[in-house]
Amino acid sequence: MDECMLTNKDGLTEEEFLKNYDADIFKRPSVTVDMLIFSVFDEEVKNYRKLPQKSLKLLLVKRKDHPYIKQWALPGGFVAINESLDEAAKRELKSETNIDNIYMEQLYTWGDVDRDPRTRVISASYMALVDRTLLDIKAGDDAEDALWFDIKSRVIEEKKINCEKGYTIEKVVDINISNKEITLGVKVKVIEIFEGRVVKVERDIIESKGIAFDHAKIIEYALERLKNKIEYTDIAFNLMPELFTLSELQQVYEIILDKELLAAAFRRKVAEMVIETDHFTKDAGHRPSKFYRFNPLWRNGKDNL
Amino acid sequence: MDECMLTNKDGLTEEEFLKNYDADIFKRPSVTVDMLIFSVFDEEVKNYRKLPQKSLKLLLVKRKDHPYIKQWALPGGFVAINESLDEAAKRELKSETNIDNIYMEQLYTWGDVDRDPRTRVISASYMALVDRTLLDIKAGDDAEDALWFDIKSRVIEEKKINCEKGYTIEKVVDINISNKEITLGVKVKVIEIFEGRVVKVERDIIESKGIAFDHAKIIEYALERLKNKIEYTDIAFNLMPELFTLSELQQVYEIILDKELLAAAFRRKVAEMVIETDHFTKDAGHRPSKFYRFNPLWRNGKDNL
DNA sequence: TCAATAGTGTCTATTAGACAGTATACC
DNA sequence: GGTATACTGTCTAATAGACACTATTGA
Repeated sequence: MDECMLTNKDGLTEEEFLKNYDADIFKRPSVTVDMLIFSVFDEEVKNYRKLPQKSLKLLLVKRKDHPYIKQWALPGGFVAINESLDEAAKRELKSETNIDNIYMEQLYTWGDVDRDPRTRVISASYMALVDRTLLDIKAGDDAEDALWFDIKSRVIEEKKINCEKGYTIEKVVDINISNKEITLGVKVKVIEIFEGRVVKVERDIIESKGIAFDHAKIIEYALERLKNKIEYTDIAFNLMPELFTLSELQQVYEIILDKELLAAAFRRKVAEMVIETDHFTKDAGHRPSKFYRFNPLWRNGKDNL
Repeated sequence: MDECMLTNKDGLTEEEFLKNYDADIFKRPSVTVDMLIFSVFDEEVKNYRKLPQKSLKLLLVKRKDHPYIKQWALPGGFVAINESLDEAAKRELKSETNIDNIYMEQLYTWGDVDRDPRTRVISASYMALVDRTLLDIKAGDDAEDALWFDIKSRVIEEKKINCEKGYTIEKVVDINISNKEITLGVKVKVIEIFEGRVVKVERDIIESKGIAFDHAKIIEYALERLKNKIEYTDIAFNLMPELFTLSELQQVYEIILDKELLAAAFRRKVAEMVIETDHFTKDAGHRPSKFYRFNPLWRNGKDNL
């Protein structure tokens, strides 16, 4: 029997059912996407011998309307009724950076009831990583309303509370978001509850100076994910230009992981992921460094194929 | 200046703006949660000496109405306008299993335009892991419309396609979903595209006999996540009863990872996560096995505290 | 006694951390 | 020459895989 001929308790076939379906019996939330667009820039150097320091950047836009007018928010917007979540995310990415086809992944979907004072908004967050050399100079530079901010997170407080069923770890994460003129301050309390086997994580915003909505939470979450994933995937290469030195690559790992790495071990770790070239840095004031490129085939050893 | 006194381009304060805000200028999608509720049951034994085999179970509900009437779907439902995503997921979990406070995590949010023939539906999927001994016998057993299915996935085809920019790996994953009476068949093609540095993953349903909507995709995704997370977290313990033997624990790892493990290495790996007790299995037809319980403090070595 | 599982000891291969030591440009 | 970075060699500690070996029960 053809399955579309099945009838339901009201005796309707699927075709009849769909014709009569009232999509508005439930009040619907709005759905948005929020983009976390990260890149890495070089800082200026004072000492001709020193390497330029790298810094992790996040793109934020200044809100022109209520709510949170004149505060800074993650770029994003409403998902249209006829586009998929991924399409909406790609559209936002393109409109902010003018680049297609860069690394992007869905992070988490934020669904608290009172996230937005206008109306109920559920927001899917996506993280994108961009090589600075692909960036249109225009994007976020002359446009007053979209700017790249330095971003640095640090755990400033950490405590453990034992109770009968298990224990709880509370961390206060301070995130410094700044550029030459503007400094935004964010503190997020991350509470991990271990009750027997059940683990829950909660995030509460303690301070959110200049950051709109609950975006402080989302930024904290994204930084944690980035830290995790850089350890066991190759996503860091999405932040690198076509040619890079291993020292530069190491610097990118270091600013994201927020700790110093030993060069010997680092080089061993990334050896298979890169291909050496014949090019070297020059005018460096010290020994030149070999340029490498990403080896797209490095996973071959890991695959079953 | 108080920030709520700022005015926008129309000269409105935040209060005035919110009063006039029309939440319906954009057509809104519906939002649902879909629950992947996993558990592990013992199979029956024929040989008195043999240990009962474990099998991974997934709870599915039979659809009573169009669309996909009489097919099997993940339990779930619409998110009410005044409840958060997590609350909706907990509510569904409670209504299906009658248990609170079990392990639950958000997996992924599915946002394709044509996921549901009725209307645009975006669905956040959550995975929950339940110890069988906590399960109400009622839930999913006498209720004809909610049943536990054995679930087993296997890669039945794997190929690699090289192109100039990189390569693509296509896997066909066959998922067998069955119980004593019913066998549902699912095949999902997972396409991983490596183009330079950019990685994309696509999932296409090749076959979905008896499974409603795009739930075949979601199930495949969840099984992969479960496989990954069991290796580097302690989520497996959420599937274990209060007291268990290390052999049982190993079996659970084996059915989820779908490969055999060596006892010596496995015991080393979990040694810190368990606490031994004075109790032993009996009437086993072979050497008795010590019971262990979960050690909620095992992470202490790993924490900074 | 023996079938089947429980549990341990140890050898090996691999990997990450530590750190000393060598190399090489430019001012 | 001196400074700052580039790069390598090797010792060590920690960990995972392999596998042989011993232990213990009920029928």
